Amino acid sequence: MRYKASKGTQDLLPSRASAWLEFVARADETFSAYGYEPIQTPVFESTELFTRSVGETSDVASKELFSVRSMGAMQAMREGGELKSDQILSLRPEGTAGVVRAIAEHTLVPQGAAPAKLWYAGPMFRAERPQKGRYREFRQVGVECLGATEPMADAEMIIMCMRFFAALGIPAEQMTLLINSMGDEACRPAYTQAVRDYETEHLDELCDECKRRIDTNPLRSFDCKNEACKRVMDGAPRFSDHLCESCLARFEQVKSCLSAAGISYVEDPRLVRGFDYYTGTVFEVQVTAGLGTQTAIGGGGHYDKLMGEISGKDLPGLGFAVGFERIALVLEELGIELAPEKRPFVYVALADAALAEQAFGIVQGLRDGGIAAQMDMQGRSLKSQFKVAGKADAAYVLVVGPDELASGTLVARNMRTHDETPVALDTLVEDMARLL
RNA sequence: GUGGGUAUAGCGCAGUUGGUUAGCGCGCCAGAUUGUGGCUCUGGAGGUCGAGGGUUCGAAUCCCUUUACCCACCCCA
Repeated sequence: MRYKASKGTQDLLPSRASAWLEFVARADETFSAYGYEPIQTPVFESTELFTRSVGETSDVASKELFSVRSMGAMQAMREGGELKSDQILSLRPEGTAGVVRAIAEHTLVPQGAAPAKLWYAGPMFRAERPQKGRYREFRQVGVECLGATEPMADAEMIIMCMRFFAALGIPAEQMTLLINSMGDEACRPAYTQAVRDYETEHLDELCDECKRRIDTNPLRSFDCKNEACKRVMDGAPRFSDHLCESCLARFEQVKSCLSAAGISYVEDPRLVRGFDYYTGTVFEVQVTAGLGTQTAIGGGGHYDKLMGEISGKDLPGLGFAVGFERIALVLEELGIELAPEKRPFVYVALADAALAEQAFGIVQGLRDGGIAAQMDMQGRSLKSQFKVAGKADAAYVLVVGPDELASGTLVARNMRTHDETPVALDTLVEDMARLL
């Protein structure tokens, strides 16, 4: 094979591609009930937009971005020129930055206006080593709500996320909803320092990775899978004990809203998200089945400072994203199919290859009448045409032969029941529409 | 970036004291049924044994190199 899909990318073959369409359709159905509208932002944007929003020290920004250069820019660079910042582009590693940028650019939340509620779907790119449930190109649907400050909005977002999983057919008992509060500007710095101090005390018990990021991002150690680190971090200061009054009150209200809605959750003080922009409520939904060592199928949270970072004007936001490939793995493991309803179609079979042109006309007529139709053009035997029709799951086969054309009446064979119904050529479209 | 595993027909796999025409299941094509599918039976097509080099009279099998994929670390959806 000369050419193959690049590392960590995959072709969505018909059944998977159909599942993706259905995934998006159910997202639309679920989110529109909450007042969300679709948005599509570019797949590549200024690299700086991503690094600033996700955090320059985060893994995603520091080593997992796919950079994009036009050939012209490459040429100019080879000749010793410097790239302008608008020529330094990257494929998006996540969806939030682009949506927030678009909201700012188009002033979708004018002063005093109601929140912007948007959802998106599409591919994201991260230059990681692929493994089960982790790909270099992967697809997400996500939502962003900008301009909402009330804790109730956090709760609503989490509830909507869980509704989406339900709409996909994932049983509630297969999922665990983890929630936590990351604090805000008022309480996070002090807490981060407290954790850093604690880790410094236990420095020799931590893995190299945790030691390395003790200055840049001590909270990440809560997510470390190393057993020794887990033991150490079990004894680390809890954010719940360090939250400022407003964060604490906010978090309490989110929890009581969730309880009132009958959503069960686990409060996990060790839950930290990978992107730096989160403040306040964060959440993640995990499953046990089908994902290898990956467990998260969706996650998100509240972010107070991202809009300010991007546009210079603060506007609190919240959002989450759900990974399509991981959902597909989970559904496969659970034996649940995600597929759009199949459109029934008519297969026109030729008893005699010489009648191909007449059959061609009949097929076109059916399609013009709104009926899906197919025919063989390879000169297969009638028997073989039936085989193909059966395999493709045709609802009806219409046999076109000399006798039928002479009498003006075709026979429509129902491929499920084997019933055969005579249908007049004159009223073919109406009759077939009735049968289907 | 680091480790481990795998690579034989379209797909899933078997194939060691190295032995000559490389097998099985599914799928595909044809026929039995000369104008009717899904079952059955019969026949058929399809392979640079990932690639390159080496050892040998002889290599899918042994050795070296290399590539790709998978899984895990890291990180995240």
